[in-house]
Amino acid sequence: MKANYLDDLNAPQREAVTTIKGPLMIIAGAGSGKTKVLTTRIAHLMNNGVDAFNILSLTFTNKAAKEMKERVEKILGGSEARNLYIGTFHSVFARLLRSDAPKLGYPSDFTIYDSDDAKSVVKTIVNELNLDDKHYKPNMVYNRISAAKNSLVSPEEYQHDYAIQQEDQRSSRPLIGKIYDMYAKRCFKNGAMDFDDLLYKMYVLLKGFPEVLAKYQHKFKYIMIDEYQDTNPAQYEIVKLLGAVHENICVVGDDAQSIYSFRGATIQNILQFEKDYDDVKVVKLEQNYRSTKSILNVANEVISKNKGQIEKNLWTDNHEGEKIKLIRTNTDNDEGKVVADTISEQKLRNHYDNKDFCILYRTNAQSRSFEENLRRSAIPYRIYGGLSFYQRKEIKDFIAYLRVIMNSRDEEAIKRIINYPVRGIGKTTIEKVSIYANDQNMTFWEVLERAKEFGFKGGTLEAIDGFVTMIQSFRVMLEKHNAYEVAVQVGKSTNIVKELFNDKTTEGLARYENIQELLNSIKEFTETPTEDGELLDDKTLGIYLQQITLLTDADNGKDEDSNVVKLMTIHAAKGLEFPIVFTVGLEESLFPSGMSINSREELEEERRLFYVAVTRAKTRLFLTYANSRYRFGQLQQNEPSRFLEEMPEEFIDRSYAGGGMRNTGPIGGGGASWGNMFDKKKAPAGPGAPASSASSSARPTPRPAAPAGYHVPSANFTADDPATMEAGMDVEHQKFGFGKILSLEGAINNRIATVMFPKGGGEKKIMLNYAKLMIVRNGG
DNA sequence: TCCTCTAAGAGAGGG
DNA sequence: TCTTAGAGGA
Repeated sequence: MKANYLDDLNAPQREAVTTIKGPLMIIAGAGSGKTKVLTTRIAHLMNNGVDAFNILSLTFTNKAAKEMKERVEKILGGSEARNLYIGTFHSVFARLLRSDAPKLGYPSDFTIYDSDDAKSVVKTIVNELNLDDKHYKPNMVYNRISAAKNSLVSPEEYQHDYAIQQEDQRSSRPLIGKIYDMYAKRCFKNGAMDFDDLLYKMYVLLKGFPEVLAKYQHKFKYIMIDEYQDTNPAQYEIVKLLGAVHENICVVGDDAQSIYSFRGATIQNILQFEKDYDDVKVVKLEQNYRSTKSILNVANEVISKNKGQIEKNLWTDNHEGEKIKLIRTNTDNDEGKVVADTISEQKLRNHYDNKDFCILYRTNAQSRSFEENLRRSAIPYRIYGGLSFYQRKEIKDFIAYLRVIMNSRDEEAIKRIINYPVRGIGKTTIEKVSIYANDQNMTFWEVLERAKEFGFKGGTLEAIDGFVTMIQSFRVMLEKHNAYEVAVQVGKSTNIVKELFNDKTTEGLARYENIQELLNSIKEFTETPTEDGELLDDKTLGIYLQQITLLTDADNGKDEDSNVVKLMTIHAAKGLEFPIVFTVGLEESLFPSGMSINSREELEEERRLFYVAVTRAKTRLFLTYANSRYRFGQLQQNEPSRFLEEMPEEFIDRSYAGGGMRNTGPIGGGGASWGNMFDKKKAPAGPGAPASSASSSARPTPRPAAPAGYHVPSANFTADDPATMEAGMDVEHQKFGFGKILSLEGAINNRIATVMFPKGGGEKKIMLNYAKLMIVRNGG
């Protein structure tokens, strides 16, 4: 081991690393060297005589786990690191549950249902209960069930909890508890656990079997939790149970980066940690090594608007850097163009590579205009997120075969493939089998096996028997052959591979390639020696299935270093950093999302999301927004995001954000490119435009055919000084048309007017610094 | 049972 | 705009 590993650390980092005993909370600000601290701490533990077998380190993503493993290995330089338990909550618990699942009545080779499987089960049940799935939306019901499990609420408790029942009554969905109950029983019958079960059943196991709890308490003497601000109550309780004896619990997190409450995380876990244990030591990592002062100041200022935070002061020694550039464009397409042009410009002028750029947006749907414009500019890019490899239909279908081979109880998987490829077993037949299975309390598969007894005949019976025989033959084959050989046989016997091969359409070709890739991955799996040790010593099909279910595209990381511009949601960007970041679509109702502005909690989470976006940037940050954009096929007008107002003026360059200007060229090239920045055909701007060199240029292009509700500004439109506005005045707005000022608020240099636009969508709040108003008549 | 056409609906997403 | 579910015809 490197002897001087502590020398690379600053004082608080060193303190965090060398505090070994007792509860420890590390508040790690953005870019403060969190991973370094975590990995060094593990190395330090081992250097101080702690056995690797006694260390448990839990993360949220496989990627984080992998990175941690690699870095620990680098420091330790030996094979000892292999003995550590480093993994995601889900993968570690899945592993532990494999050996103890029979205690809970599950087979040890239980199937893991991903959320698609789970939703499909919910949907089946909703239909069985003859409920309207427009009202009991499977997605919504599943989220409710998921939330219950994440809060350790059993089906019985759910149905008897007054508050929960009240809530369901109020939304007139009183039967969710019933669905939850049936769902839990169905999964159990299918020998399946969903993602939430991996936590929930782990808790049930530890709570119900003291000897199991004692075993793991003894084993995991040192526990470390990454991203603690994202833990949910189930994770919290499990950690508490496991650590109760030794209390060597180290949690790391940043409350300012808690952005996952929508999937059950409670920021309270980190805010309350100090109260959970006696003598909690708190170490704050406050020096940021990532960003310029300008970027950090903007981030700090915005996040300070949130209440109830853990006090911290994130600072940096880095130079001040450039101001953050705020860019306003007319349309979403212009936004894409400006970003693409700015990337070209920055590459040329400041010698950046493609991989130095990242475009961050709130919703995946926003990616389109950037894709198009990047493609047009011949800038290579890659979009992260969206459908993962294992979620593609052809892959899920193929995997369903493997799942059925492994676990005949897996009804979801059987239904997926029973008629794929088409073999004449249709909807009616499947429904019948379902009904028989429920009536006779048999599994779906058992009914299929005894199809003749249940009165199926003719072609249907033949088809079912053929299917059953085929699956059984795979099962027999698995006894003598490895997972890869069986998978190849599946591809042959079912004709799937041949069929896709003969499909010469683009999609067909892609599907064929995907199946080949899947087969390759299975081959690779069977041929590479395991590194997980212990329980994962064998390379069975079951283990392969578990691995891929708990794996996502993001973990693949194969293109990690490829030289392309990266596009992703802000959520997906957490933990990453880029020299140049574009945070786009900064408009009200988009960011903050219109779905999250109804409570302070929701809005604060959006603000934290904005904070995460800003703190991804190392040297340059561009913030963009558009006057109008197509959403759901309709042209939508949005006000600039409220977050833009919360930023400190002195670090912002607003010269590209003037009233109604049409930015379509590169931004921030150092001034030389002003000439081509604007569409020269445009009419001169009114006196209300800002006094930058840009002000002599344009205002929005009047649309040729104004869509209904779209206002074409009067020919003499000139914005009036916000300071002269008063309530009661009749005014004109460039887009919303004529209206009346109802009230005014805010400081004189940053006034917000509430205006009623009869033809422009009713009452609107207008920030007068951005959207200009012309006084039509002085009201009374 | 299979196939095609229409209509409704749409957030972020790890494991 | 794009995707997916369900209706209705072959």
